[in-house]
Amino acid sequence: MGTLADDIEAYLKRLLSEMEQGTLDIRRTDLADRFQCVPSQINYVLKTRFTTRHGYVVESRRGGGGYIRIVRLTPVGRSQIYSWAYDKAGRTLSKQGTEYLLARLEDAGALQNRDVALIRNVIDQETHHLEQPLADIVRASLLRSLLTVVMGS
Amino acid sequence: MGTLADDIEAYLKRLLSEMEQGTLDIRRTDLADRFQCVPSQINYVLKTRFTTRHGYVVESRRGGGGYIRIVRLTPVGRSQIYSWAYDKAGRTLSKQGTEYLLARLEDAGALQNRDVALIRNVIDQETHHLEQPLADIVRASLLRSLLTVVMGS
DNA sequence: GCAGCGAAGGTCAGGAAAGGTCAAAGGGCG
DNA sequence: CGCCCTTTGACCTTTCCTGACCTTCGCTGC
Repeated sequence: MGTLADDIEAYLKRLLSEMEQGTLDIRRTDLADRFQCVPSQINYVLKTRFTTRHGYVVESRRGGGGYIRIVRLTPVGRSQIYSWAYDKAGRTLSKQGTEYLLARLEDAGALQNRDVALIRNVIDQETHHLEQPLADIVRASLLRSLLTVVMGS
Repeated sequence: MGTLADDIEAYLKRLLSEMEQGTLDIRRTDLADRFQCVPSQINYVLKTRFTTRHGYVVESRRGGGGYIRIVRLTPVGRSQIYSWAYDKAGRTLSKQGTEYLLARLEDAGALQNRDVALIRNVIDQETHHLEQPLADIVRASLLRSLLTVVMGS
């Protein structure tokens, strides 16, 4: 027995799977209409089940001719290791912590050696001039972002 | 799905791309006529889609023999767009500045639409909870890093 | 020369058509 | 009961499109 949110999620994922290019354009009102619910319910589903964390990107436009576009980043459920690393990064991350995560990701085959090197370089360049508390915060932010983009392309 | 404004925009860009020298002269009335709309709709399109921020300059003249001229600013070449954007990002970058850079990168064919969406999302997610001065710094850092990784993969 | 007319284009405010936000109410489950 | 996830509705912001009214320019007749 699923909730309404589950049904909408499943419906969207089915539509998405039928789309080549993994991109779906849809109108919020139509969707709400089909499921006989208030439009904001759609936003709830998007916010809880279609985040970058889950491997999706959502864009939208308001006004006349407005729409909601859902883009799937990875065809099959993205690797567990990604979610794990994403969570592990947290809000603040030391240099050693970063090395540890990158090593695990490479071990798991989620990242190639060159990607690891690239990421390490970039993070270093962006943080080496920062003081302690801020550096760790920026590092976490960077790692989360870089992982999302690298694994999503 | 496009709105009328989208259609007019596309039409103008197509005409523009056919012009050598990237300059297009056209009459407002003719355009309005072709798209069956009021003339001021044309001004709306020009004001929302052909600003200098979008890489265009618009001049016009009123009165008899009046016209509207759209000039496409010479785009940054694809080979240099990356370092151009990297420099432009600088150490601090506003939300608008980010949009501008992403639009230029997409125009130049350096980034696909989905990459732009992804990057925009990630940057948003990582900065929306930050205060003004810090948000701009982190944004610049993130954009530089993401560009490096995306173009380096 | 210049006043006046007609033919451009410009501005602005308002209404309509989307989608977004947020907080409160509802509902299961330990 | 208390907590977390879901659902709803009231209210907000953005975008598009139109129409009324304004400004600028060339031309023509005096």
